[in-house]
Amino acid sequence: MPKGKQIKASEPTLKRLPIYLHYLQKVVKKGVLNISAPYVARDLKYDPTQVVKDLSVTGIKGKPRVGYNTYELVKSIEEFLDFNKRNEAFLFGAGNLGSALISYPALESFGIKIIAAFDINEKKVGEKIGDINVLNTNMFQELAEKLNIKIGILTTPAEAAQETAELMAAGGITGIWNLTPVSLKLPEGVVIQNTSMYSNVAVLLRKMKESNNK
Amino acid sequence: MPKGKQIKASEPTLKRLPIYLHYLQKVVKKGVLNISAPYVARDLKYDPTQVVKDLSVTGIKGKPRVGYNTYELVKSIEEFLDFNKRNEAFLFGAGNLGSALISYPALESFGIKIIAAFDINEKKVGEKIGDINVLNTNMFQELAEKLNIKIGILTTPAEAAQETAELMAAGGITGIWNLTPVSLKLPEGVVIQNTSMYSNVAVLLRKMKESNNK
DNA sequence: TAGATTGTTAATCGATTAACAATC
DNA sequence: TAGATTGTTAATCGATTAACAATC
Repeated sequence: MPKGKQIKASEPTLKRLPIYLHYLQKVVKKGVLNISAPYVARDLKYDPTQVVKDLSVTGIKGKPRVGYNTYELVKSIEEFLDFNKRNEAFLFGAGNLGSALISYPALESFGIKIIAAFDINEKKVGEKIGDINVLNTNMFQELAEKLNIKIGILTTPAEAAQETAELMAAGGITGIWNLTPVSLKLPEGVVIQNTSMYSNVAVLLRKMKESNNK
Repeated sequence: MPKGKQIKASEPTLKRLPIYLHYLQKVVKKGVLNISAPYVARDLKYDPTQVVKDLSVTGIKGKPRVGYNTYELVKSIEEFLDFNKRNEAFLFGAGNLGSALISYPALESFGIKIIAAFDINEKKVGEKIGDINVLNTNMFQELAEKLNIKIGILTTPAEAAQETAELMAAGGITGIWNLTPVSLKLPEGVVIQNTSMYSNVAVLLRKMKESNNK
């Protein structure tokens, strides 16, 4: 497998790209054919230069005075992020947050296709959320071997997180999107992406305090 | 109101503090009395110096060779972040994600107390989620005047986000935790904290790709 | 006392922002 | 052509990491 021109994008850039993408998908729907970096910057409250730099990592070429072709730009970001691929995933913990992720149609446009959900709660097992079946967690091992899924989404209660993560790793999951506030301990080779929603609460409260002090 | 010694914490630090907090709350529960920065760093996979620096912004004092008193440390972080206050909030959009936030007990330990939820879906209005009532969105204005709530949590579908945000601002909400992928346009003075969960998908996929290329 | 850890100051690293030439 | 915008290189800014003295 050739490495090709794997352009490096910084993590901040990587996190902004899906935001551009969502914004631009709406722009495309409106029928806008071209868009310039300064225009995007105004709407998204970013620095214009930053927009140019961020977009350039995807390989898109713009035209001075005109900007970028919106459709090409969307394609370019999607390809760069692998969002055009069907990245199949298992979800663990079919509670409210898990259900929200399953039900949210946008997740698919962000490259993730949930194949099945697992839960240990007998009341939930057998249910259908959208068109995703909730299976008993003890069936994971068997399905893992058959389906060769690499991505796992962890939305269990905090208490079950570590244990579930170990199960996931044992079943061949190599990338975990961890939406619990638990710091997981796993063997090397498993990529863990922690998403602490509550970190944002801290920032919000602080910003509000600061804007009051002025 | 005196500004006092409002110590500045960088946004990265601010985002890490709730992670320390959750971790340390568990440590306290285990009955551990003291903990050192290097120990925390090992568990959370941070740099030891960074832990020392992060914790110091809260005003905590540690002892060389001993570390910090775990209980004091938890208190110190909570106070610094205002998580010990009851920061009351309204939630807009009682779908799966909204329900998840309402039901998740940890939100309260992160300083946010949801008082009521609003939705326009007649099926949801009148429901109770936990002990939170789901009210019709058109009742917000009236309650806003009575209760003087400043924080709004936005979990509506993307299509309704802008419109709802405007309503919130008009009703006196000055801080919005925006969990939709929409870039909100509001008058100055309203603090907006965007939480794009999907940004993390981009980072996860990229990290997995990189670890495969090795 | 010896030595690990705190706490602070300095060095490094990386991301953002500014400057500017190229170009449509 | 004129001028706005791209794309790239340089400067700045800020966060992380390293170094080290103080101390329990």
